[in-house]
Amino acid sequence: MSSDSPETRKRILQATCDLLEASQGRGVRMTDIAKRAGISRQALYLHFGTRAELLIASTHHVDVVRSVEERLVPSRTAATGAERLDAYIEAWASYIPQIPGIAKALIAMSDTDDAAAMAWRDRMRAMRHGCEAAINALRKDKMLSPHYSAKQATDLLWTLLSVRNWESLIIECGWSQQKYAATIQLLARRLFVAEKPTT
Amino acid sequence: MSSDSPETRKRILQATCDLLEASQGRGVRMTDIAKRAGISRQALYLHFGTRAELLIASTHHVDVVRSVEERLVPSRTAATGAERLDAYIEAWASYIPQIPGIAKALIAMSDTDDAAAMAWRDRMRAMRHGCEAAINALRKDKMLSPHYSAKQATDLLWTLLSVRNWESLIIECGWSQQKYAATIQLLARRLFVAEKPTT
DNA sequence: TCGTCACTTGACACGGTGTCAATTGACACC
DNA sequence: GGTGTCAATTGACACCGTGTCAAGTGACGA
Repeated sequence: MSSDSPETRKRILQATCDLLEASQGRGVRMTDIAKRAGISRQALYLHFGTRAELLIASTHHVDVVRSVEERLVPSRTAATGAERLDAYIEAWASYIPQIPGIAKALIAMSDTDDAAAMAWRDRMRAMRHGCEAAINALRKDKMLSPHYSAKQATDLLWTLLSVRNWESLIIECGWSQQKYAATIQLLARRLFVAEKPTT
Repeated sequence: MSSDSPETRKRILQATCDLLEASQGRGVRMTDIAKRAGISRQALYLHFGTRAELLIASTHHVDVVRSVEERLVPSRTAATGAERLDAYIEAWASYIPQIPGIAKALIAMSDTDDAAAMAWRDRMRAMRHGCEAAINALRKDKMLSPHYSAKQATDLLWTLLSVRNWESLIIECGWSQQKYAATIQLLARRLFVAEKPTT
C-alpha cells in the first residue's frame, strides 16, 4: 500500500508503452490507453493528472523495465577512451529501438506542454553526459582528434546519436539495427579518435 | 485575375511564414494567421481548404521568395565531386535558417495529417537527390571513400544534413551559422572524400 | 454496520479546426 | 440605374481530444 494500487498504475504504464510503440507514437489518445489498461478514461486521471505526466512516467517505467543503468556499465568500465566511445554507442544503439514511440509522443507534446518539454530535455541532457564522458576519456588518453575541441566533439556526437537520426537511418533508409550500430561506431571512431596520440 | 485575388493569398502566405518563423513553429493558430493577414479566420478557408494545405503552400512560397533554385547552381556546376559536396552543403546550410519554423510546424502536422506528411517527405526526397548527386559526383571522380557504398554515403549525408541536426547544433548547442556550415563541410569531406583516388 | 478507497458512469467546459448560411460592398457590364 | 459576380464578413455550430466534476457502486477491513 505504498501508493495507490501499484497494480493498476503499472498496467496503465505498460498499456501506454505498448500502444505508443505499436503505433510509433502517433494518434494514441487517453481513451485508447484506458481501454487497453482495462479501466475507464476518468480513472486514468486518478493516477496521472495529465497526458504529459503519464508520458513522462512511462519513460521512467521503460528505464526500469529495460534496466538502462545496467547497459551503461560496460561503457563506464572501459579501459581506454576509444573503447568507452565504442561501448557507449553500443549501449545507446541497443536502447533506442525500445523507445522511439514514447520519444516521438513526448517530443510532440513538447510543442504545447512545458512539463513534457522539460522532461525530454532532461533525458537528452543525461544522454549528453554520456557523450561528454566518452569524449573526455578520449582526451585523457590524448586520443581526441585534433580537429575538435572537447565541447565541439561532444556536441557533434550528441547530435549524431539523436533518436531522430536513428529513425532516419533505420526507418527512412531501411538500415538494420546491426548496420546502424556498426556504421555509427566506425564513423565516430573515424571522426573523434586521433590516429596518433596528441602531444 | 489568373486566380482568386493573388493579393490576399500572398499576404496570407507571408503572414503564415512570419508567424511561424517568429514563434519557431509552435502555437500558431488559424486565428492568428488571419489576424496578421488582416482578414477574418473564415476567409482563410476561402483560399486554403485546411491548415495543412496552407502550411504546404507556405513552403512553396518561401522557395520562390528565397529563390531556392538559384542557390543550387554553384553545386550543379562544380568542377569536381569534392567541390560539389562542399557547394551543396554550403547552399543547404544557408537555406535551413530561413525555414525552421515552417519545417517544425509541417513535421508536427505530419503526425496527424497525411497530406502534410507527404509534403514533408517530398521535400526531404528532393534534398536527398542533392546528396545523391554529390556522392555520385565523388564516385565518378573515384574519390568516394572506400568506407561506404554510394547508397550508404547518401543515407549518412542526408541524415547528417537534416533540419533537426541543424537545430540541435545551432539552437541546443549554441553554434553560430558560420561554425555549423564550416564544421559540417569539413566533417563531410573527412567522411566521404577518399584520400587517394580509388582503383 | 460503517467508512474508506479504487473505480465507474455520465455530463460538461474549453480550445482549435473546419463548415454553413446569410449578408455586405465594390466593381464591371449593359 | 439595375444586375450579377465575387471577395470577404458575421455569427452560429459540429467534431474531437483533454481535463473536470458529482454522484454512485462494490469490495474490504475495523
